[in-house]
Amino acid sequence: MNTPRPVPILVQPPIAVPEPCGTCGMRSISVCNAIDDIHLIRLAELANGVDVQAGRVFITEQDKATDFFNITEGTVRLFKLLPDGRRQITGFAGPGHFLGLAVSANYSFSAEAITDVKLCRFSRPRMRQMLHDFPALEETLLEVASNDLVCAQEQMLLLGRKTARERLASFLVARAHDGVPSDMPRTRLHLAMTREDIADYLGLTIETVSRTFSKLKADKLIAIPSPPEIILLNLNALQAVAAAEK
Amino acid sequence: MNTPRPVPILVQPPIAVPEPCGTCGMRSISVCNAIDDIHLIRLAELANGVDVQAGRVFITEQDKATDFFNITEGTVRLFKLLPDGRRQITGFAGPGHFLGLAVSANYSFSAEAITDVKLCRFSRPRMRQMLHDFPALEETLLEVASNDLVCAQEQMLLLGRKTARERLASFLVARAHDGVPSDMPRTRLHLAMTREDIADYLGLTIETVSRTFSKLKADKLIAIPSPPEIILLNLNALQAVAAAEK
DNA sequence: TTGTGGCATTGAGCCATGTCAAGTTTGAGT
DNA sequence: ACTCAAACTTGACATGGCTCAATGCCACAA
Repeated sequence: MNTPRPVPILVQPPIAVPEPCGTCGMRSISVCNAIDDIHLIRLAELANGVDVQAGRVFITEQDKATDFFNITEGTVRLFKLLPDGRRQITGFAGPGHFLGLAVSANYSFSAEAITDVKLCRFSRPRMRQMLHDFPALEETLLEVASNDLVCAQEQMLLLGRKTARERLASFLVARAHDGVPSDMPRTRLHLAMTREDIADYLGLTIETVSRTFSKLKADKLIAIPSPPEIILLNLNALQAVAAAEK
Repeated sequence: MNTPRPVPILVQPPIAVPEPCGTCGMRSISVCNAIDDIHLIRLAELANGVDVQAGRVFITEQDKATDFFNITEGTVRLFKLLPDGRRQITGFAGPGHFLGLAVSANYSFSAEAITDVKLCRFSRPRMRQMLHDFPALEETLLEVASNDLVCAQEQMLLLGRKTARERLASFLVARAHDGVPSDMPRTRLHLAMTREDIADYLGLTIETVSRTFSKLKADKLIAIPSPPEIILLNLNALQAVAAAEK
């Protein structure tokens, strides 16, 4: 099932910050950054490193919400299903993303690894205690939740009111800015997700996604050397389309 | 880094809880409930009762986010606009709703009173201080944000994947459960919002909303004595349609 | 080299929803 | 009671995106 990382040692406390949190390269961009070095050992006790194979569902909607997750490597799709199989992807999550906020006792969405994924798992009850003891952590989580909420509202605008072309442009622009400084957007994308994922994220069908990519290509806004590679030839124009300007 | 818990007061606590928060009928269902009676005076100092006329926009997207709001009376629409006027309503907010969570320094949505509205306004910087001093308040806010997030994800599923009929059914079922104990859903609705609001909330046009209402009426799932009055004749069937069962 | 299976692309036709255009109902004001 | 404007409903038609189906493009295994 899961593969625990090295567990805190039994003898002398380590000189530096304890494993695994102390050396976690993702700490600087994750919620864990809210915790001081001196208290990091408490976090490390809670943290449970897990590897998830590509294609594995590790959060299932309606299941008891037992854990929080923090992604350290790979990409994940978050989604909801209708009984007949229609799927809405509510977001993609990469390194640094925090998952598992839920009001009720059960998860309200599913999560599936797109690539092989490494993540940190925290038991919810123990995490709650941490939140209680470290208001700064709670504050960070509130920021994360607020941020997710803003993204969700933006996505509602996209799903409710934008055309297929505008949706694709919005998607590409968002990917260009994802995880890089905002003044240095990417111009070459390696999409981890398939056309079907994109379709289910944008409320379209595979065919419409494919056709719309072809149109953007014909309009010289993008180039597709070979999927999943996409080059943004004119980011400004794409941004204009995404924002529905003109 | 981390914050001491609430500081004891300097003088004798007042006999009763101070105005206006002490007598606020909405306190029991709002975030303010996270604050003890004895500290409520600090909240009252921050709170600023405001009346907003129907039709008034009191939060404008992109404006500097100076305040938080807590609605005590009336109904509000929250929305985002595209440059050409296309509108997506991201939610309706009634008594007890908390508004203004934002990541950036600016609001990411607009808010407009549908009916005459009474609300409590809190300055953001001073509210931040309160959050710092009262972790319980921060916790409550995190719950609010998580809850909003769950709703937003549900709405993405609706906007991305549901048919017009399923959207309307979902909307009606949600209104039936809004603000009442979950085992006692309403069966008679007084909708505060117009067909246009409903359309902009569900990602449809007025005409489709109207036609779909008519079909639901023909199918004996609802009755419309006269808008904005709607009677839910068969809530179970509506729920089945909303969930896309069968 | 030749399958084989998973994606992705493209075409043809259709349909749910949008658009445009009348009408109808409602309610507030006089 | 009448008027007017705003909200709602309904019909006829248009269309963007969906469905169904064929084809193309790899990577990989035998």
